[in-house]
Parts: sequence; C-alpha cells; structure tokens
Amino acid sequence: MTLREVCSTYDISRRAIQGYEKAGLVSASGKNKYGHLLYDEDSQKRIVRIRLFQQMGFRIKEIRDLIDAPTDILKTALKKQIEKRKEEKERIEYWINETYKLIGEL
Amino acid sequence: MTLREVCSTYDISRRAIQGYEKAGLVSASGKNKYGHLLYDEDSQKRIVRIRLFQQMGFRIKEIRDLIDAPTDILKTALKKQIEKRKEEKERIEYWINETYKLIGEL
DNA sequence: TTGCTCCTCACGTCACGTGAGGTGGC
DNA sequence: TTGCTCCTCACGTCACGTGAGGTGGC
Repeated sequence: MTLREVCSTYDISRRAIQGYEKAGLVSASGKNKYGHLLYDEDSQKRIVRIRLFQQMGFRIKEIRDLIDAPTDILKTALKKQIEKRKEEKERIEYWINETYKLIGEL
Repeated sequence: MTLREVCSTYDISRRAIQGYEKAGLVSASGKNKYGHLLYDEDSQKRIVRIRLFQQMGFRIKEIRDLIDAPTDILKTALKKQIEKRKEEKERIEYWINETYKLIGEL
C-alpha cells in the first residue's frame, strides 16, 4: 500500500503519519520504483494501533513507550486509560447538562 | 476577587485567564492598591461562561463571536454544539470498546 | 537587605496543518 | 513542455505551560 492508500483507508492525514515516522513510531517498509512510500501489512497494523492509542488519549511519547512494551504492562496501561476516558465521558455529560441549564436561563 | 482567588475558586490557571484577556474576552475590573488584578462579579461570570464554552468544544475565536451574541444565535450555536459533544461521547465509547477488544487479543 | 507575591512579556510545547520547492513518469 | 503526483523540509497554529526579569509591601 502506498501512503495515499493508507491515508484514505484508515482516514489519517499524510502529515500525521509523517509525524509518527519522525517520532520513530513507524517507518515505511520501502519505496516503489517511483520513490513513493510503501507500507506493508505490519506497518499498517502498527499505524492502526498508534491511532487507537491516540484515540485513547495517549501522547506520542507515551505511545513510544507502550507500542513495544510487554503485554502485561500494556494491558495495565490500557485499563487505566479506559478509566480515564470514562471519566472524560462523564465530564462531557456534565458540561452538556450545564449547557442545557444555560439555554434554559437565556 | 484577586486573580489568585479567581484561579483557585474556578480551577483555572493564571495563564489561561491571561490568554482570555489577550484575546479580548474579559478584562480585570481594576487593580487594588498593590497593583494586583481584581475581578468583580460580572468579570467572574464572564470567565465561568468562557470556561463552559471551552468545555463545550468552542475555540477562543468562536467564543469571541458568541459571548456577546444575541440570545437566539447563542441558543442555536449551543444546541448544535451539544449534538457534537454527544457524538464525541459516542466516539469515546467506540474506542473504549476497541481497546477492550485489543486487551482480549493480547 | 531578604523573602514572598504579583506583574508583564516571551519563548516553549504538542500534533499536526499548510504551503514551498524539487523530482519523476506520462 | 505541461500536468499531475509524490517527496522532503519548515514555518504556522492553538491554548496555554513555564520560566525570566522587574516591582512592591513586610
């Protein structure tokens, strides 16, 4: 898969992937004869996993520590992050309610 | 209330409020004899409202357009934003589920 | 004079966004 | 030669974070 295909398949910007490469999180598996970047299945899986980590609120630096960490450490970190995200959901609910209140007062 | 008191009462950083001032969203109502910044009740309410808008996902520039907007425009914008935040909640739920799946596969 | 608090800049941070300038096949 | 796509920098963005350097009352 070329960079363009990866971007459209997984809905990630070219610049974002470039950022992951700069951070040392992934690297293209090679280039085709035109010099276009190529990503094999492993690279793609890695990118998808980076995306999941980001959506769970991890920073790039944290992802760098986690992506190749032992399974038990990774599991612990993920479970902890799930709790954080649940709290964030509650915070969003709180502010939605505050907004309803404000609308009522207007 | 001094800046320090506003910060601790509403749990907002000094730098954040400074940012609001620079953006023209609020200004201190005055200074005391020591030159310390003071915020009266109106300023405080304004800061609280800015915070609510931020928590609802509005950008500083958007808040600048909304904070003194007519009631009906404000209401419409808030209702629209509530929908956006609900979608964000769903996205968080989605990624939490994806994370549970990943944990199961590890 | 020493400490403490507050003030006002101003550079740093984070994860990209958005071009700029250059290359290669058609 | 012209268009199009892709590449690799590199400055810009956003909302503060984090000092730096200076002031004033105790």
